[in-house]
Amino acid sequence: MHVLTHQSFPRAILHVDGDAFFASCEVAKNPALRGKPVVTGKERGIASSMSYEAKARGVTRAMRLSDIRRICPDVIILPSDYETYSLYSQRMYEIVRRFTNDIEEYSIDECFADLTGMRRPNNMSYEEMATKIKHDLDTELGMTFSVGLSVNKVTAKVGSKWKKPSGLTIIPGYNLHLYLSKWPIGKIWGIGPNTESYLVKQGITTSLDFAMKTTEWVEAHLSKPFREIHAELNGRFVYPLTIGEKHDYASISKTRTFTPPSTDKDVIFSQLSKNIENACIKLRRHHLFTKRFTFFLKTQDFRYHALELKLLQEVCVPEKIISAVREVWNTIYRTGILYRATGVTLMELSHENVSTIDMFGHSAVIESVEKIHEAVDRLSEKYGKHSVFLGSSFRAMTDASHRGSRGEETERRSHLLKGETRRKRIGIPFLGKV
DNA sequence: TCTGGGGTCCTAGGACCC
DNA sequence: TCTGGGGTCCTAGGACCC
Repeated sequence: MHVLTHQSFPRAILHVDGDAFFASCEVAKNPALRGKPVVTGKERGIASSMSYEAKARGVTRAMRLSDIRRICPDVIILPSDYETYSLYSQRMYEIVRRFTNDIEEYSIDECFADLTGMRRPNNMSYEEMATKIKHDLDTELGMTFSVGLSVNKVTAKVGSKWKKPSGLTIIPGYNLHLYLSKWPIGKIWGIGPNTESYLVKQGITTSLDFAMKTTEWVEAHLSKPFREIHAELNGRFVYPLTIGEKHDYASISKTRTFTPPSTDKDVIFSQLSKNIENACIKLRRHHLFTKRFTFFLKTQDFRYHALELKLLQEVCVPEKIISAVREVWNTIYRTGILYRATGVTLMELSHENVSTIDMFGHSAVIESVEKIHEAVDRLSEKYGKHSVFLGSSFRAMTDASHRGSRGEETERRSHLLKGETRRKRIGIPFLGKV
């Protein structure tokens, strides 16, 4: 007996991808930049996005800014401006939403849309819709987009990547094999370097090679995500769209690399403390609580030493987390080892503080600590981010040689400290046990 | 790709229970 | 006391994405 778990007629799934999105937003914001090599990521010291003019000059992702200036002296390097990028992102979603409400806001520069069933309401063919969406995006936002239209998310992504920049590729189910035969398996969404090299060893080099394998073979050799990709490459609709705004997090993490790497226990601890503080700020911004977390120290040779801990109670402030880390610190930290980064991930996030009041009044203590942090969040809004921080993060906030790398922000800050908009720096003494 | 930061999902294997 | 079988929960870690 067959059970229909999804519509059996072909879907019309659209994938929209902004070309060199961050750099393009900068150009849209400042038309004087048009036609010039533009790179974003100044604050990180490496390129995070580059215009096609910059790409043509040999600039690649994650390239160091010093190298970029050498190969492209007239480059314009800008700091990331996520507020602006988010605004353009919202406008992108809104334009696509004119044609259907079934939109997945996949990332800041990408979205999926399910156009199935929208031909009559829009009085257009799917091809006309895709063409009109691309046209409206390009003209209204002042940058180009690459668009793919096919029968599911995986193949729609092949379409949007097929011709970049400013491509529009329609891959109907009956033509799928023509595209897949020319598409290396490693370029398929969800096939990473590991799986790619495994498949190539099995003699599978094109996406069509993989699609042609039997379900039995895939079941026997690969895990669930790859079985799903295999089904989509055969034209089936497996991955549903996640409709609506992305609000709820499964986890929140903060990681920071510091330069130079250090063996100093206090330096490393305060780096971690700062990450925990920042993660909790984000937690509170989303009105969330955490009950479990992992933290790690990353060594200079890129090894991770991690530990997962459970809290007795949901919290939205860093003190309990930091004191829990302090208790187990010696099982993780080794003297004499060079560390380059620390990080924390908060998990088991919930919207309310569901824990019951315990007999020892700990909840009352936590509530008063939360009140302090509420006030701190307000101060931060008023005087700027990170103007107030925990005593345990002090080294990380003040020790210039260990601040999150790159001299440029340090420079900017020192100007601020001298100038009129002087920021108040208030250390809160560590509230847990020392 | 000599390596930045923020996420999600899946699996294997151990602990524990009946 | 040993043995067999089966289920669930948890955790570490892998793999992948933008």
